[in-house]
Amino acid sequence: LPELPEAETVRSDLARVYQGDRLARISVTGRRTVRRHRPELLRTLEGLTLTGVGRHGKYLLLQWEGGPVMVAHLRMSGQLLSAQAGDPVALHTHAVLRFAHAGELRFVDPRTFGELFIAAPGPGLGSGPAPVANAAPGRGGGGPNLTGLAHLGPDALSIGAPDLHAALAGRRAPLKALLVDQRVLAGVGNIYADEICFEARLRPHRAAGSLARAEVTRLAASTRSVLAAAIVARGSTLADNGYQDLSGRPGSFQLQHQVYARAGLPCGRCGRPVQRIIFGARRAYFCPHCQR
DNA sequence: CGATTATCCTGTGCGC
DNA sequence: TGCGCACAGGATAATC
Repeated sequence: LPELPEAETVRSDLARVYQGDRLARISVTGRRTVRRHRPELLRTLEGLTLTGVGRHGKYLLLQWEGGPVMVAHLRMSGQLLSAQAGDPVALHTHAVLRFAHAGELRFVDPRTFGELFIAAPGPGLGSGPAPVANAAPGRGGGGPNLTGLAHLGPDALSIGAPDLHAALAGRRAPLKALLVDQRVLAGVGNIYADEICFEARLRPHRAAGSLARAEVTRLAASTRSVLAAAIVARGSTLADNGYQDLSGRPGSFQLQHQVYARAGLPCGRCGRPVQRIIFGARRAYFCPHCQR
């Protein structure tokens, strides 16, 4: 579920509630949730204070006193929920972080695609600055200098036209396929790729390398503005309530969706029906009249 | 490189 | 009501 706007909403909630507090105890019960290393490794964070919460693309970066970073990715069905000790434990709760003062942070994930892991500084110069909330633009397109995240492209929220042009130039793949490729651009998934293409008035199946300069500039601007608007609305919560914020509340950006899951409904710009096409293994929604 | 398919899982909603 | 099936916001690997 969570794409960049949902991850960013959870990021700011986490910082507000837990930053500055000390981790008293962490327990991991899910077998698959911590799968990149021994689950016990997470216990080395016990006693440390949460100094900041960053994000790159859809990845959340919990930064602890002394440098360690715990990475969380919610994948399809993960949720990070605040709770008080003693509150009923939801089905599919795989990890619980108990803080000294702010209560518990619980990782709940029915499909178990999500994961938690501790990241070390990646190959390269190491010991660089701690990751910040949003990657700086124009930094050569890389992800954070952390193991497991180095393959990520630049964060979509601050993508600039030059970086986007570099990423799309010469590529014959469909535009949408590259927008959702985290190595190209980090943070965009199925919902926002369609909304961004609509806003930029570009067809999702256009060959990425065929975009004119002006179109790439428009696409970069649309990427930033759609994601920013979705963050203001605290993300998109679809019919199954799969996404909720830290407090269990839904987002509202789904009310502003222009094309996603709106096959046959009138395009808000021209009134003609939105079309759905099959696109690889997934669907894409677009307006054949407004998008070229 | 690009396209296609499969895989990891559970829950929901639909048609019959 | 109940059952079986398709499908779901993601990421990754394998194959052609």
